[in-house]
Amino acid sequence: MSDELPPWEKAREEFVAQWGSLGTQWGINRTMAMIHALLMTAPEPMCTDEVMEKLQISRGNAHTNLKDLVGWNLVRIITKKGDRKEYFEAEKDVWKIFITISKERKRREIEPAIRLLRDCAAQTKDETIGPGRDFHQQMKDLDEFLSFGVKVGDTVISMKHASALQWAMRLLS
Amino acid sequence: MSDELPPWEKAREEFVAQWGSLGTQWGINRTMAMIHALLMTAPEPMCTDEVMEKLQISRGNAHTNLKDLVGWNLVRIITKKGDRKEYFEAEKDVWKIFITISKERKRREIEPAIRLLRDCAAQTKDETIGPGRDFHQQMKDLDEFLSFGVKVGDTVISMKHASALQWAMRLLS
DNA sequence: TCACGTTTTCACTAGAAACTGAAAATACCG
DNA sequence: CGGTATTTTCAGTTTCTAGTGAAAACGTGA
Repeated sequence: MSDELPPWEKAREEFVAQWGSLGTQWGINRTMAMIHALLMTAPEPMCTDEVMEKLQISRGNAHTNLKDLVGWNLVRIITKKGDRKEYFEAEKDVWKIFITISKERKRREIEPAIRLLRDCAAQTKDETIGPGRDFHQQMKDLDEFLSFGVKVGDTVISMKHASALQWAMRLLS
Repeated sequence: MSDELPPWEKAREEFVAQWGSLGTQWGINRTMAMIHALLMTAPEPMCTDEVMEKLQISRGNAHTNLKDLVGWNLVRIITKKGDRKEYFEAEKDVWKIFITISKERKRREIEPAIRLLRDCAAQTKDETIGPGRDFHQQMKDLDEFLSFGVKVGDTVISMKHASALQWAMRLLS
């Protein structure tokens, strides 16, 4: 029924399936992770129907997850002239993927946490003794740590891959 | 019915609740995140019943999540002499929390990914042209990036807080 | 404007994950 | 031992998330 797969496609299918499982552990949904894996290893941009076909998923599912990936800036939409379908292409450069994910996670996960910590610290700034003071201090410690992490992160993601590499090498030596 | 809460407990309750929501975005379950928040801000170790009471959750739920937190090395069990209940105490030092979480995530999330990438690369090591070669290269790139990241991470988490801070400051300046 | 190819939405369903409460197991004490 | 305090397990239930498929909306070219 189906043609024989080239050998590398075999490995690719394993990669896609397993990356999907790994994704769930990261709190990313399986389909999104699989689509991302599929596109990262696609020789050419793919359209919705191709993705549906390869992963055996519904149009709605394919559509939503493709658009979510676009929202994460991990995938971009390509249009071909004389064809009104949308094609999707993933960023393949590892360093760029890393930067993109870091930025998004900072925005979605770290910054809200920092806001919460500052809010809680502010509410208890007058506590000067006992458990109230300890709580205040704990909020400040967490805030300081995360904020500092963000600063370091910002510096790293503003670097070119080569500079970051060089800097990291220095740490290791 | 209930006594007035000290003002700092008000902030604490907000912290616990919100940390729970944030946790879900991280892919951590709400209850676990809330218990962790509760214990991180607890003046004294707490027993299961206190946790149940504070968070209004069942014994089973409290129990499983407390034990999971112990499994993550974020919480330890304390026993008091003359009392056969178990009490739970969270690590409060931010740097130690960071190291603990980093180690666990490396083990649970990064290392399996690296194994997958190596496997897929190995399967395609003979591909020398076209899409097969590109796939192989992509696997190697991802592997190399993650492995390098692990190396850097290992170096950082082996540092004392002060040294890490000093090192990071140098980066920022 | 209509017809057609395509994208988007959404009510519904399936499946997974979290939670409950109570029974069973365990540990300790006299 | 027997009694009691505590922990652990787990079948059943609820809640949430992901996924489906078809209808609606959109957009373009004739």
